[in-house]
Amino acid sequence: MMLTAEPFANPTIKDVTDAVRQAILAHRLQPGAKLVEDEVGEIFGVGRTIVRTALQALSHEGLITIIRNRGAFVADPGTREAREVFEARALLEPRTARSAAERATPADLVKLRAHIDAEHRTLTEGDLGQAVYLSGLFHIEIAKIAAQQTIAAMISTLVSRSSLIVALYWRRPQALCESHAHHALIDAIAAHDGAKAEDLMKGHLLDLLSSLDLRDKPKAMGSLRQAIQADRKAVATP
Amino acid sequence: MMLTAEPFANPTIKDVTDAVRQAILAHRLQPGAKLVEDEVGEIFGVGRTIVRTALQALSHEGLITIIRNRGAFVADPGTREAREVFEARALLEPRTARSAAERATPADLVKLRAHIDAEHRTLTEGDLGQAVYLSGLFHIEIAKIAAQQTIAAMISTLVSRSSLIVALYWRRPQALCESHAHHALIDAIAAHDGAKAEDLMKGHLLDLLSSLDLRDKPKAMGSLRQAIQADRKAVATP
DNA sequence: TGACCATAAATTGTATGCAATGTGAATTTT
DNA sequence: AAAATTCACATTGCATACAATTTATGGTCA
Repeated sequence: MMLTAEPFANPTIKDVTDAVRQAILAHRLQPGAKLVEDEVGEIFGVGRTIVRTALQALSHEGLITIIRNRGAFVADPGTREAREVFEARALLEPRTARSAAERATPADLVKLRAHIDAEHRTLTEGDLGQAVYLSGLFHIEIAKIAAQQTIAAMISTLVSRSSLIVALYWRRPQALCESHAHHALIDAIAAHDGAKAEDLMKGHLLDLLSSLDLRDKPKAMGSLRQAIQADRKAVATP
Repeated sequence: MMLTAEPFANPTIKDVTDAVRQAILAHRLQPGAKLVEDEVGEIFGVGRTIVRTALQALSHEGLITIIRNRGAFVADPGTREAREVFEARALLEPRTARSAAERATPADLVKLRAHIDAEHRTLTEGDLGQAVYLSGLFHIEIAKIAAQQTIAAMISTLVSRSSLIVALYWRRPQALCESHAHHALIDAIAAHDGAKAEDLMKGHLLDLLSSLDLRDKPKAMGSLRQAIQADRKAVATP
């Protein structure tokens, strides 16, 4: 299953939650993958109680789907949900970017630039999953700068879910589209140009959405994928 | 503690979650009140496991604050959080009202009018807590009509939190301000006038916000209230 | 009296056992 | 052989026991 390489001394619920979330966001766990409580617990050296709590938390973030008596699965959003997530982001993020531009301190800008550098680095290293993850963090960082914890929290879960959506519906061909947009955003924020930041963010989200292939119905694939995985597992562990 | 009068046959997690949420939204549980796991469990006739899960769910909705090793308390939002919640609603709800106006079916309108009737009824009966609760449901209903589950879910938690905020910061004098706004909204929706619905909702939220007394710092009252309650309990149950 | 400390009671954190449910394989029936 | 049935195994749901922590109590000393 491979969630993380290094073990924890005395893992808290937060440790487990963060590690599993990380694994999902970096696409090391595919949508639809099953998370067996005992397995996860053994990885971290904790009982099922802690695992259970962590999985519940992730289900509230929309990253995991828990089905009664069946277990927890990495969420597998359909095209409908994908569109909804980006609609919600379109309502929240542009204005938040404006606020961020109006309030950003020099320290904030340093942090943003550091983010974009890391993003660029992993991208050239070819670690696409990690790049997507960092790209998401960039948006979350902007929300934090806006000093609206409530909105930031909502954006945070939306960005996380977007990561799953990208994993499922990303259209390969155009590789590097992010960097430009993020750079431009930083410039607008640095210039405290709220209106421009708002516009850029709006456009950026539209670009992102249009870079997805949301034609209807890779829908049944959810259960199909499970079937395939179950087969692979049966073969892999004799 | 009095959460609900009628017992359940075999209470599920959802039953417990809903009952406690209801009690909070109807102001039968004050902000800051402690929810002891055993007590709640005994009320419903379930073990602590189910209660614990329910409380965690409510904490993810922002209705309950869980402090490690201390327990679960009804959330006690400060003025800062109050403002944030209404900022978030201002971003989400107006456009959602527009969508609702554009898509509303006759059946939707019937449901909305039924809501407003119930609201009006309980208000004349003097049950203020219930009226506040129904008033919140009205907003959630609109979000559902807009057919955006993701946004509707976010609005739902924001409305719930608003109920707590109203309980804490509501400025008495002006009793009936809601009805007008809700009626006007229904009319705009019935006329499929999206722009008007959006405007009305925007104004309605501003009205709501300005009807609160958010002057800084009834903040320390949280722990004080606890102290008082602890005293009352010690006296009440010898 | 009031602050301080020790001890007891209450409450939460976690693991685990047992029952209930679902899953897959083997077996029978058509 | 395909479909249906049965049965064994794996996994989750829940209550509960025990440990860790906090809270309340009572007493001591200034």
